[in-house]
Amino acid sequence: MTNDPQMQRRATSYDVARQAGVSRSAVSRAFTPGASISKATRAKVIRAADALGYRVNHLAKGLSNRRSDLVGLIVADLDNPFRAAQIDSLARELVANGYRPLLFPSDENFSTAEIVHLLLHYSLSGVVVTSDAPPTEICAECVRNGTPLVLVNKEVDNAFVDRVSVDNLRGGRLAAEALIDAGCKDLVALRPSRRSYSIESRIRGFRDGADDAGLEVTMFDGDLQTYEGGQSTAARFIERRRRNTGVFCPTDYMALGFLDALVTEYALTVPKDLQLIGYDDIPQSGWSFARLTTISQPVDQLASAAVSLLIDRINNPDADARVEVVPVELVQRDTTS
Amino acid sequence: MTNDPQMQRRATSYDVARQAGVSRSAVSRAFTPGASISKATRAKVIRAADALGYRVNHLAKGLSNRRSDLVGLIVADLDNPFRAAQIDSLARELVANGYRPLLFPSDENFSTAEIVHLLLHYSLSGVVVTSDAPPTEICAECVRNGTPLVLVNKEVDNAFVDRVSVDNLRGGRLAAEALIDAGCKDLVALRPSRRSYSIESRIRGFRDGADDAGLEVTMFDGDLQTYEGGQSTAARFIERRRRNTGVFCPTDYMALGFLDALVTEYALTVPKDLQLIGYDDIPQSGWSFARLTTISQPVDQLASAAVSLLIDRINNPDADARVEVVPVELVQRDTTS
DNA sequence: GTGAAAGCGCTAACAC
DNA sequence: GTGTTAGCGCTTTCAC
Repeated sequence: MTNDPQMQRRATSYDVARQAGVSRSAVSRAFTPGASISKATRAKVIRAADALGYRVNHLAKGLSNRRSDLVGLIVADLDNPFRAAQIDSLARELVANGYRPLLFPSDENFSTAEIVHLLLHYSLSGVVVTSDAPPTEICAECVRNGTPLVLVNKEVDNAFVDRVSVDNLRGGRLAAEALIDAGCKDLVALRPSRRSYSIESRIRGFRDGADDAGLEVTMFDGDLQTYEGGQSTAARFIERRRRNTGVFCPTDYMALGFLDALVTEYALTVPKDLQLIGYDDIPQSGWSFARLTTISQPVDQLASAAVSLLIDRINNPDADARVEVVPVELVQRDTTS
Repeated sequence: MTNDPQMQRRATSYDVARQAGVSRSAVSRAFTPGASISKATRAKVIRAADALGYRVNHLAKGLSNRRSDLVGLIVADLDNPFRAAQIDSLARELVANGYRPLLFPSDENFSTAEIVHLLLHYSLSGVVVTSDAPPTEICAECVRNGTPLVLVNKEVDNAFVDRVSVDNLRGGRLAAEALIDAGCKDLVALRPSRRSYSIESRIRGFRDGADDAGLEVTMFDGDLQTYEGGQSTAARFIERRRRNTGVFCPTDYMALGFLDALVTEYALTVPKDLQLIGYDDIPQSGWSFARLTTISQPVDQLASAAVSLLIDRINNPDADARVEVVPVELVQRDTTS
């Protein structure tokens, strides 16, 4: 019973082994489910460990096992409630599967590429990217490094990386059909200034749907993909008054700003003066002031698909890359009739 | 130039040393800013490292240094935009200071206490808690374990733990003063069912403010501290019609549900029929439909204070615990006159 | 300035 | 079942 007054150090497996009168391997085995160790020894070890306040150091364990349970989680635009929900869901799913999410917000000053670079120093089990798709070279770097990488909702042409995505094309098409069913003859798609592959796909789907009904789609250049962007777009849009207009906005966050400005500041009545449909189904879209019709993305399904893709990749590093597509659904509310 | 076809392993400092014709220590020094190494050697090492795609393994480095740069970040209610902003800010601040945030969402099934327990296995540099305050024993466990702990916006009676908090008392008082200035004679405070120390403080501050003006405060039991909770509270509140009523709701998230229901479903006019003030200043409070007067918490200041508290603790483990209080501010919008 | 050697805390063969 | 030995990848005295 060494009792140094200075002894601040955490107890190690060595300390426990001494205390319990066994070897360090015994200690290790005591904490490894399914290891071959007698009940008696395990009990002795556990007792000593408790007394010493010992807990296995997972980082050291990882070093020894050549595998950490850390997963990088790269995210942008956390102010968008959709991203917040997505991160929440991903983090939970990772934790539920024994992984520890390392959160990295990306932005203009700190690009996804730089972050991936950083992360490669941590011998991670994997990386999940929900922000901008990293450039091809970065993806290649991960592969070269042997770090599993999963892209969420990023359709890039890096055919060699796993990704999971919502069915954007179909979502866009659903939006078009909903507006057409509601009697719209004049179809408009808002195109935010900062685009992405998934925004483009949604719009493409929308056009496809319109095409099939023999309708044209007018493109209207929107501003930022945020509430404020929606608002300022509305200010410009207001000049363009037509009858039976149906607007598709590829992000709820932006759609809400658009709607709010239209109703509150320009006194339009929705769906009478104009019909509107969004995408994402963020919580705010269900709020009374909005009741926005939208296309819902199943955030939880997206997350669990992403994590299972990651796990598969970890277990089978050399398998071919897969693309998982999760379904979307129309949520009919009051901005369409 | 060993060229095993199977060689999937990441290059180690050993490989680099061999390649560069130096020792492993030289490699280590080459990557340690300010280490004593000649320019020539460093150059040789860097070249070899680049060729091999070598990157120092920070986890191993941490093991050797007995310090990881990992910080646990425990958060609840990420659906509340305030929490999302808080996490975003904290994560950025941590990363900016060279730490890596390990994100753990807490909820009913996975309590803050359990998570702290989990985290203690990772020899973290520290833990930041923004969810419920962990029980005293857990805090004590951290201290015993030598893991720095910072509580954000949690005023608990654990005098021995560092914490940073917004000036809730003053915020509540500001709210009362604003309503009184706006002519309210009938003051009401909504008290959400799931309370917390900081909610209580806000309400206490509100009462103090009312007291000073010689006014009573009527307590109204609210439902959940969410948008939906606010909505359902409104449904019950609607029966209680008085003149010149001013309502204080200690969370914007809830206040917005309350307001939205009042206006959209019960056709009240704000601030004519009733004045309302919230707390947090989440982005949605500035949206046109709401224009909610509120008390703003400086999220970034909160985050940087938390991180600097953490860093101080890391550098000086035996210092006395500190409490940092950041100021609040009234944001006057359209729900008060 | 540089290398040898010991060690961070743990696990995984391998013998017994 | 259990202990011994040899690492995991890195840093850091300590001599030179």
